[in-house]
Amino acid sequence: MAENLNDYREKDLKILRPNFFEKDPLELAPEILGSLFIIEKKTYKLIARIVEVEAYRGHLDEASHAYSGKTKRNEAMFGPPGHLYVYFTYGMHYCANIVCAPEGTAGALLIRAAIPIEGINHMRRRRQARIRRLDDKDLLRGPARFCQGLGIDGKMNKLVLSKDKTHAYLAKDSVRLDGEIENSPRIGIKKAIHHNWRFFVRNCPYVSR
DNA sequence: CCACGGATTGGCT
DNA sequence: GCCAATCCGTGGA
Repeated sequence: MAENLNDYREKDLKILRPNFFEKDPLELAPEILGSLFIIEKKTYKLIARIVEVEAYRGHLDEASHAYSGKTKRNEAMFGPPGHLYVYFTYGMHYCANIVCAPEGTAGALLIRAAIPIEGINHMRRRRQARIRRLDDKDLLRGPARFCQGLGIDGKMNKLVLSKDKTHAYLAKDSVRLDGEIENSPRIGIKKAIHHNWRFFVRNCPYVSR
């Protein structure tokens, strides 16, 4: 695993603008790994380094929510790139996707795990309200845990990722993961399990299992 | 209208 | 390893 994944240097930050996400999720996935998900609250900042994502596509992907076409629930996936698609599942959990591919084409990356970087105590408070013991490595390990730790819920569906407009955005620092990215089948699905569309940082203990 | 099960998680055996 | 929790979108009658 690359060094320095648990830290970042603010002066190296390069903000990702919405048009950066206008590409196929399979192409975007390895580029997003290692980048920082940042939410600026009024009095503090939450930063998490993404280490695991899954690509979901449109009508060619049986496991995608968009497989059968646009519905009220999944329409964010068909919207402009650089927005969030947040959905509610199992009666209690939210999961967050980064919408990609050109507008009108369904494509998204499910964020499955991240390393807490800044605002860890705020993340811990949100998560620990429900769980007894909690290791740092479990704070954001899993798609619903990621949302819980960062306070992402259905109100953030279709939110545009923009430092100026919404204070929620992605950024890259100097971390590079060349040669440290693996892929595998996606987790928790029953269809299209032959695609290796889960991407994660090799040997990273913050990745889900 | 109703039944089914889900891109999950945490606790218990 | 197993299963309950707990809504709601989706699909079939």
